[in-house]
This record gives sequence, structure tokens and C-alpha cells, in this order.
Amino acid sequence: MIKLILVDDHAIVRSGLHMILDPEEDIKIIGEAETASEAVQLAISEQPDVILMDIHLPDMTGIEAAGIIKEKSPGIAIVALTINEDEAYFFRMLEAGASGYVPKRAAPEELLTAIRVAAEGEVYIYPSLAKLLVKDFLHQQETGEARNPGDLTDREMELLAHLADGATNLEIAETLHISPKTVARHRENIMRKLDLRNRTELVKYAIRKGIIKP
Amino acid sequence: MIKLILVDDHAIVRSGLHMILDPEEDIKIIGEAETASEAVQLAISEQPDVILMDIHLPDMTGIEAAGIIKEKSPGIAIVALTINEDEAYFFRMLEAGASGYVPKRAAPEELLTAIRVAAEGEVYIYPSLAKLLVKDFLHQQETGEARNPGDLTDREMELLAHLADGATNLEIAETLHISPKTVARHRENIMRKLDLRNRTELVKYAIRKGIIKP
DNA sequence: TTTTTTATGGGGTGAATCACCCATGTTTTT
DNA sequence: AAAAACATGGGTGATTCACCCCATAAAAAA
Repeated sequence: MIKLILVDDHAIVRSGLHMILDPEEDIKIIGEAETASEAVQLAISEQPDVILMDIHLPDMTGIEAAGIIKEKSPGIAIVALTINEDEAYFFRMLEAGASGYVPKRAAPEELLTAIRVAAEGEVYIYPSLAKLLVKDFLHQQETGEARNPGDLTDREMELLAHLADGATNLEIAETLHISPKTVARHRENIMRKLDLRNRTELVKYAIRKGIIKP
Repeated sequence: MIKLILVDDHAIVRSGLHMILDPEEDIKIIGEAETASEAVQLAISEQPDVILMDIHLPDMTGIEAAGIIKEKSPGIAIVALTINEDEAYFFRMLEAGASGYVPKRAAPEELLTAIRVAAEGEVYIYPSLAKLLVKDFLHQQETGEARNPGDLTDREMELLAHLADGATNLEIAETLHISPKTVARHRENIMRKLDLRNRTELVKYAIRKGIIKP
């Protein structure tokens, strides 16, 4: 019997998941959460086998919640369930330790497969997203450049968030207590790495990647 | 008996809606569609009382689909169901003739209410969104300025799209065959109207409003 | 019909940005 | 131990941005 916790802030989606999962005899829903912090608490106290986790939650992202849960209870398998098929979320969720990634447009059968595979300790990736993984892998093999578009340093990510938020170099310099020149240099490195021409494109990149909210 | 058509590209959401609606004896689901064009065809052929319409669909937005359906069959009530509580979608859906607007995070009871109200020919608006309507109305009453943040001219909207897309003033000038000075002036007017400080904020505004994609 | 808005264009100024060049010390990787 | 990456800072010059001033013709609203 697979003990499962649902995490989604949409009541309608939770109803749908009940309808799909309740008839399955090997799966039992032992809890539900609407927010990421509820999910973390519930996971620790109930110790489910699998958590079905939405990525967009009111308080923090399911990615962060997944990271916290995996840190405290590595044995709990987490399956990400999301409307967003953006590769950035996908890769970050995998980094956080997810055992599965299923878009909401998937057929119910695929969701069941993902849950069962995850419960066995294996990983299930939705086919069209698996293609991304393979493509990325091949890209790194063929071209020596492991220049997947997300390889900014921590500091650069921090700068990027401020830059994309609309702050000027000077404002960022004051906030971070560094020289405006250093801010400008970080910006140059970021734009060169990502092949962006100006701040405008930088904002769109940051939003696509979920670094800032529009 | 209310004849209903579901329009949503997520199988899981449709399952959830079935679970909520099937037990209701006065509501009968007579059809389902995954795309906007399917929805239009089904609406014309089946003539339902109410259509429950997701806004994000693969081929076109539910807003466009609603406009087409209301044009051909004004008697069909359309209830918008969406994860997106963005005011832009909200107002545009009302313009398209929607009889209801319910976010997916709403409780199932509210969805039932919306459907029944819409079937009666009335309009149901989810409370937090209704507040937007009232706020907008009061703003126009109190201050003479009907300056709701979306009142850009067509030309300004066109400029905004290019600006937010990352083009420089000069590039836009060449594309539109106008002087760079005119581009700059339009940009100034846009930023003043919307109370934005720089291009970065302009991009975020354009994305929030769905004018460009990130 | 007068007034307002819209779209177009120009000039000017100071600040900010962008794209180059340079460097040093620390950490990480090889 | 040597090499690479990282974070920090500086300089210079061309470009762009943001904000002021001005105007005119057409269209829309009062």
C-alpha cells in the first residue's frame, strides 16, 4: 500500500486527484496540504511513501518544499505535478531530488504510473520532458561546452535577481555593499554567459527561469 | 436541468470537475473539449446552457473562444475557470461576454454557485475579483480620471510590445518607419501613464498584462 | 465649434548603460 | 603545485535612456 500526500492549492485539482486515485487499491491518500509549509509539516509527521507536489504554491515553490523534505526525510519520494512545463522548473525540481515530473495535461494513467514508479524508488519522467533531459545530455557530450543556460554562479544569480527587478547598478551596489563597478562587471558576465544584449532581455530571461516574478 | 460543457486541456482538472459536478442532480455534463476550436464546434452543435471554460488552452485563449461563441449563440452562458487571477484576463473575459469568473483555487461550492447563477442569466464573480471591479468603478467615480492602468492608445500598445521585446529606440524607429524621437516620446508617455521608471519595469508590466511572452 | 487627445517630429542635458580594456586576491579544480 | 574560475574593483568612450522644452496636423470628444 502506497501512502500518499497531496499538495496543491487548487481545491478542484485535489478533487480530480481524489477521483483518479481513490479507486486504486494500492494507493491511499493519508493527507492533503494547500501550502508548502503545510506540506513540509505533514510530510515530517505522517512519513508518506510519496508526495504529489504542485510547483506553484502560495507561500513558496514546491521546489523549495521538496528540498526541505528531502533533506529531513530522504526516503520520501516526491512527484512534481505542474501546469508549467518550463525546463527551468523541471531541472530545478530534479536537483531538489524529485522522483517524478508529470504535467497536469498528462493522462491519469501516467500519473498512476509515476506514483508507482516513484514508490519503488525509481524515477518517472514524462516523455516530452525526458526528451529535454536526453537532449541536454547529448548536447554536453557532443559539444564540449557544458554551457547549459543556467550555469551562473550564486553571486551572479543574486545580482540577476536585483537587475531584473528594475534596480540600477548604483542601487544594487548600495544594497549589497559593493562597488557599482563590480555590479557592472557581474552584469557583463551574466549577459555574456546568457548571450543577452540589454537589461530588457535580462528581465525576460529571469522571468522565464522563474528567478523573479513579473 | 443545466446542460454543461467542460473546456480544459488538463485531464486531471476535468476529472476533478466531474467529481464535483456529477453528484449534482440539476447539472449534466453533455460534452468535453480540450481545445478552443473543439469548444466552439461543440458549443454550436450541442447548444449547452453553460460552458465552463479554462482560459489557457493550446490553440487560442478561452477569451477568444468565448467571443466567438457569444457572437454565434448569445444565449450560452460562459463561466471562466482559471488559475490566472490577473486583472487583465479578468476584464477581457468580461468584455468577451462571460457570465462568471472563478479561479481554480475556489471552493467547489463556489463553482456550483457560479454555474447555477450563470444558467439563470445572471453574473457571478468570485469575491476577491469582484473587489477589483468595485475598486475600478469607485476609482473612476471619485477621481475624474478614468485612468485605469490599461488605457494606452493602440499605437502606444504597439510601441510597448516592441519596447518590452528588447528593441532599442532606433530599432523600433526603423521597424515602424518613424523617427527615433517619436519612439522616445511614445515611451515617455507610456511610462508616465503607467508610472514606470525604466525599461525593466516596462518589461515586467508587459508580461503581467500578457502583451508579450517572457 | 471649440477643446482635447493622438501621432508625429525636433532640440537639449545629464545620468545611466554597455562594451571594451585592465588588475588583484581567493577559492576551486585539475 | 599549477591552472581555472570567482569576486572584487578601476578606466574610457560610445551609446542609450530619462526627462525637460518646443511644435503641427489630424482625429475625437465636449
